[in-house]
Amino acid sequence: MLMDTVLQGDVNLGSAATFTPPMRESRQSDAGPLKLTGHSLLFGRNEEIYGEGDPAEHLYKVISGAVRAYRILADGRRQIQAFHAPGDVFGFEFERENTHSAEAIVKSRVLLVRRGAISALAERDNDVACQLWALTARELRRVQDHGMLLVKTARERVVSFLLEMAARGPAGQPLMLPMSRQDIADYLGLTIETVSRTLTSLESDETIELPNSRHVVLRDHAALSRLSS
Amino acid sequence: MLMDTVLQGDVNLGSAATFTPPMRESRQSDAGPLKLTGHSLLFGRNEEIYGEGDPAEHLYKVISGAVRAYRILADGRRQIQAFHAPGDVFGFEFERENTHSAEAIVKSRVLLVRRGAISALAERDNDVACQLWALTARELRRVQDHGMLLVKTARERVVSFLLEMAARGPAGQPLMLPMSRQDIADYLGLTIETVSRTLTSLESDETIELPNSRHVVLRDHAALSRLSS
DNA sequence: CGGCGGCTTGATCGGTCTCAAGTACGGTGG
DNA sequence: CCACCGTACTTGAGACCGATCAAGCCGCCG
Repeated sequence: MLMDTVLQGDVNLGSAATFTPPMRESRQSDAGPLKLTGHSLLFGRNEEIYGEGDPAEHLYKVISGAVRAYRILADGRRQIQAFHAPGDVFGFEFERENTHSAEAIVKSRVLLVRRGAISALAERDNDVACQLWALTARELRRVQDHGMLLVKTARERVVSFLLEMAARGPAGQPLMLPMSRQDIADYLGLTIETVSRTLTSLESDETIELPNSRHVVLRDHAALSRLSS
Repeated sequence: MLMDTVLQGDVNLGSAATFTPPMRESRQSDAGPLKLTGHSLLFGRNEEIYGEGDPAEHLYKVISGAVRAYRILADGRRQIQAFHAPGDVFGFEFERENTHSAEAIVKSRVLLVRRGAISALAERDNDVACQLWALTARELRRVQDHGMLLVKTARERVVSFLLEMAARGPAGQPLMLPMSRQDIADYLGLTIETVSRTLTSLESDETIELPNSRHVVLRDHAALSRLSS
């Protein structure tokens, strides 16, 4: 698909791709010559990729590593809106300025694509416009799901988070969490202590195992599904 | 703009319209002949417009009245994701089936547009595809803002809700709330009692006035802005 | 006037936060 | 290899906010 070419690699539209009729199977014909691939940059641990209020000039794609997107409330509270894994496209912004910030959680390679280039392409090529629509729709769905998390109990939120992370990586093997407890807490709208206590409690239930603080083994999937609400 | 014609009336893209280059000023040329306007239906108070799991066949626009969009968790808890006012387009769904339900809060007239017709149009006309993108992006922004609400204190949530509702209607005059306390509670992730108590408390602070349960006068905007976070 | 649904108010309970120590881990230098 | 340090994580005790349970009240409509 054209979009894939634009962003150098597969974008994995998931089920979003199944809806829109306009998404015909690969129409590479006019994709080759355009060569709109951006350049990739390496960001260190906790390095800012873009800040709230900056002019929104790019679309981003995680090549490797992990990224957090967040907003800071007036009194300093931080709300993490998303964790992005390799393959994820992020930085959808339809204001002139970013409405949130993004940072590398660990050393990460990120592809930057100029917004202007994409818009120009979308104007010309219908498939691109539809891909952008589909990607945005996918993000919308993700944010809606995240909103559902925030009305649950602490235990439900933590379990939902574990299942969400597990669904991304390969099944079976220990789940590796690149982010800190503070990151998890700010993603779930809890405190670091509550996250920690809840994980410990799940371990003593023998629902999960915690070989160390950054790894989790999901032992009882049935129980987890039940606990996620 | 073409999209406007499709949805019979203005869509009010707001600031979203300012970003995308593809959105040229009105290009009505090929809009006239297509005549893809849907038909409008009247829904009674609490009547379902569509349900979670139904095939997603339409896009909707509120002509008059008010609509709530929500999901029900496994144990019966209801999370209201959005209140839609006249002029709002809703029902963005990119799965084959609806991921949430929608009901009329009060007697409402809603325009239904067949999804297939829109997709066909988007495939042919670039402006339409970009409009769909912009509308989806706008909804994304709204849902992100709603997510921010859910990590605040009860008082902050209620105040934010009032300011959000006030921003829609005409300024100055009393704010009319079509939805029940239960609806507000489920939108804010609180209980009906907490919403009620918080409103009463704001009234005794002389920050708002409550002439009756469905009307609110915002008396001290400065205090409200301060309290909203 | 009676009844019912929606809203308010009160009393108590409990989950999560807050504040405060303690502990494990990774890195650095001796 | 070990001692030391700083950072991140865990654990504990107590306070507090919002939920829960339970009456009452108001407004609307028969």
